[in-house]
Amino acid sequence: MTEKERIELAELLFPNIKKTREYYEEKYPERNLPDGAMVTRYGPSPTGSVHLGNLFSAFCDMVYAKQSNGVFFLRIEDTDQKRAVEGGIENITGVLKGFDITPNEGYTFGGEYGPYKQSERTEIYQTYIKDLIIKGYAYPCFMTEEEQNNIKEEQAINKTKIGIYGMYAVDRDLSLEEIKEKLENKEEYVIRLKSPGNPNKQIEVVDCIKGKMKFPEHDMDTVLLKKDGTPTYHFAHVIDDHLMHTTHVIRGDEWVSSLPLHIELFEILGFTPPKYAHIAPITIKDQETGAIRKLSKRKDPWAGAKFYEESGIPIEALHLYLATIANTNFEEWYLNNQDKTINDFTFSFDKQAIGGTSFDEAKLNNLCKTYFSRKSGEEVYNETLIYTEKFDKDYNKLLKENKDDMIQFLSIEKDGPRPRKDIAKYSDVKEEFSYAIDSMFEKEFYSKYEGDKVYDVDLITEYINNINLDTTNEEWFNQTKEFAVKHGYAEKPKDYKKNPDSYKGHVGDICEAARVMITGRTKSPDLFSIMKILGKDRIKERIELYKKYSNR
RNA sequence: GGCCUGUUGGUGAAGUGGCUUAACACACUGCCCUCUCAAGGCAGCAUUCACGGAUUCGAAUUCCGUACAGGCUACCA
Repeated sequence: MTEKERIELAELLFPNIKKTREYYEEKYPERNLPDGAMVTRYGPSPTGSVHLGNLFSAFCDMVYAKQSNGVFFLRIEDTDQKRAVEGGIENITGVLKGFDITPNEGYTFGGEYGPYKQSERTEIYQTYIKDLIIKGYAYPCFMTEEEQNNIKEEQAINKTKIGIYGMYAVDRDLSLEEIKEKLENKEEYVIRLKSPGNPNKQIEVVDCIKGKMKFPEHDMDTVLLKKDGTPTYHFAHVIDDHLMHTTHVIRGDEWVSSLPLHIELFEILGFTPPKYAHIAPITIKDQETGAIRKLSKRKDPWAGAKFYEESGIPIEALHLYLATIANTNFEEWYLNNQDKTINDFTFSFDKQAIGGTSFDEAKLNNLCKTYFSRKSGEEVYNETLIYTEKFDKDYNKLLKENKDDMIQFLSIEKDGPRPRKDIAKYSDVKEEFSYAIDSMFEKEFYSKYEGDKVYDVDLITEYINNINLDTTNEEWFNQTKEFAVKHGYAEKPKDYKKNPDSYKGHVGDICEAARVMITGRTKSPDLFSIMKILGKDRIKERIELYKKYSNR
């Protein structure tokens, strides 16, 4: 076909496209950003659900853009109407917001480079396709599904590469007359790339994470525009990321095999390609089969985004976990920098895992504990209030009624270099601090205490009457030891162990008895702190309660 | 079938030819500290980097094969 014929063809195919590529190039000029600023994007398709992998990639996008004073935008990739789910887009924006992953541009976030929804960009894609047809890099293909399947079957038998390329791309060299005829017969068509690639040549691509990769040049006549005039992912990606001036395409590594195509498209269109960073998928070892697989929402509760909110895992702790799988040196850094937050850490692609990252629930749990240990009692109180507001209204009410007490209890052993690490989620607070609220304690006391040991109520009553709570922890313990000795108990557990016949027990036994009566359990944070907060009157009430229980 | 990518302990991993008798963290086990728990301290946990060959004075690190895993091979993203 001559150029003149190609122009005629382009007009025939896209009579309504009046704008030119120059128009768009001018409309979306270079971004005015400081040196080194990264422009990243998250491009979900609105299939409704968001899972950890999506969240992870969006997290990376955000973090790299943020630390370089760049732009992180949200683009809805809804070129496939079949996959669209009602409310899917709202769900995505909702989840992002819930997880504190906020784009600073894009769909529902505004910006100069929109529209940020691919279904609203059809005219743009078609403008560039029209141009490609004129240049001879694209052509209409009228092959039916059946014809294509036949070719694939034949290729499978001959054990050659499967697809539409070279000699198999029969509509490549259709004459203008032939095309006109098919159009008049109302034959349906797609627009395919007329790939100039030579598969015997190698191309080398440098990925920010994976490093150098070699591929044969792309030579498939890949579909660019579908029958309905909408673009395929590949074409939309190239056009959008060029016009929106994305500098770094951060995406899942299921895309690496289409890299040669994307590079080829950028070249043909005369665009400079962005840098690519392909991130490893989050995997898990299947409990039943032992096989390594991708996270599955059906089998793994933690794959779905909702799980974290419902079970009370703090968003910030999840960010911490995402950061540790994003950059392998983050974990150690965070541990050694008690006073720093994620925002103080500089992420880099070469510290990003290359192979699949296995989801580690135990590590997440530990990270959550560390997170809570660094929060003050008041902060934990306030955050738990927000959580229970939504997921445990009854407890929320109790928390509000017992605010001052709760904050004091939550603050026990928080000072110093080794703060307690006993809660991992907001939902743990209720259980861990069951002894904190009197009205709840009564109920909990009976159901939770399962020991069969019966403690001496009179002894502990006397003990409580005798000690002074208005003192220091050290002084309190001295008093306790004195009391123990007076009643025939050893001052130190070791003494008792050496001569068990000489004593009734040791100081720890006194504490244990008091602890059970006061908290309803054999394990608790520092007993003295708890006693001090409760005060003698409430302690005595609890001893009465214990009496009732043990005589039952 | 073809084309890519990956494979270091129970887990996440550090490691870019000699400083590695393979870091660190999580998990687990034991001991210590201790009024219980949590935390913390110490110690243990891969004689070896999927396997086989090659290059080299020297390889977890380079090259070639094999196995396994994952991805792509759609008018899905």
